[in-house]
Amino acid sequence: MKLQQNTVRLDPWDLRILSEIQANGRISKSELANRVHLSASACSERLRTLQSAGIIEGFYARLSPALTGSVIFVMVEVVLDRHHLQDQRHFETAIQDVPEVLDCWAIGGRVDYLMRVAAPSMVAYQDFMDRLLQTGLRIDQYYSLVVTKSVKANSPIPVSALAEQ
Amino acid sequence: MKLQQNTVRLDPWDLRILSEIQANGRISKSELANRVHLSASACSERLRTLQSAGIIEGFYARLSPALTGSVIFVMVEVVLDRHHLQDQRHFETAIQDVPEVLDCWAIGGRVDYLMRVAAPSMVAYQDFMDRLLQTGLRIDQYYSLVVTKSVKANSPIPVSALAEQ
DNA sequence: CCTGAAATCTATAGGTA
DNA sequence: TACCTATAGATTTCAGG
Repeated sequence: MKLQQNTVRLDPWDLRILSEIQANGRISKSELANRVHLSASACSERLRTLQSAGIIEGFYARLSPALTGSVIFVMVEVVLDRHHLQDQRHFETAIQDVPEVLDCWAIGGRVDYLMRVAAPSMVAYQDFMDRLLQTGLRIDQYYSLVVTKSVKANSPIPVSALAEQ
Repeated sequence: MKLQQNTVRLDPWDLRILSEIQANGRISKSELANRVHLSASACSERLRTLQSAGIIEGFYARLSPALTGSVIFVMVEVVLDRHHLQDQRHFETAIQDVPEVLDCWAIGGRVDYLMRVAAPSMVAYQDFMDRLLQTGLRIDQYYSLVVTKSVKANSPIPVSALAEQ
């Protein structure tokens, strides 16, 4: 892996590491080294570099969507009332500190943002949105799409898509 | 943690473990034990139980959405042409083996499914959808919402939502 | 990039409440 | 049953090539 003026060049070894660790985040470094055919130390070093370069943002456990059945997910489409840059920045910054918002994507077109929200119940969800509307985020409209089933969750990004053209 | 006829009761220790590991999937077990105030062996045992009970589905690395800039994400709303149970099952099963589809949620209302799709380019994306339409999945309509920015990604589910009522 | 040894972590066995 | 401590074995880190 080479770092050159903020641009990262990922070589085939890096891609193999990413691909592996993306699907199997807690294997030991020695096992990872075996799978990508590197020594433990070299592999460990690359892993550290990939992390500090921000290519690997972090590691997490995925919990069962069912869990104890006590969590519901709602996809929320959000339209802001103005599209000023500072309003977007404000919204995007504020949303970071709202734990109920698990994901948020900016989207061109019909709506401005799509968010995935977790709540203990429908009542709690509605409560949450009511509160969110009063926080000066300039939300004009929102549409709630209740998730009835998590069909597929956070599958790894295919390595082919990671490779440089 | 008690397992009783397929129902899992999570005690405060389990919740602390889940909360920690959800945000920090690769800390050592001894460090995890410190943080939740358990001995390494007890903590390790609980972790194993949480995994084999399916509460923890797995561990993953989260990669930077920017990466090398060579991946685009598209949210795709899908409407099936019939709502027969077997068509839904077919769609949901088939989608599991399509690597481009990273997430898929079933949604009540305007559309049937919402999927997050990764592709190396817009051309590749359109290609992918054209192929998907020809696979007999009975897709009637689809709407593409191109993600212009990943504002927040896979934030941990708040522990309060995990706790039993 | 590799090897090899010191430091750290994990799994297991045995003991207590 | 669920926790603890102790320890042997595995893993990780780091110095040197």
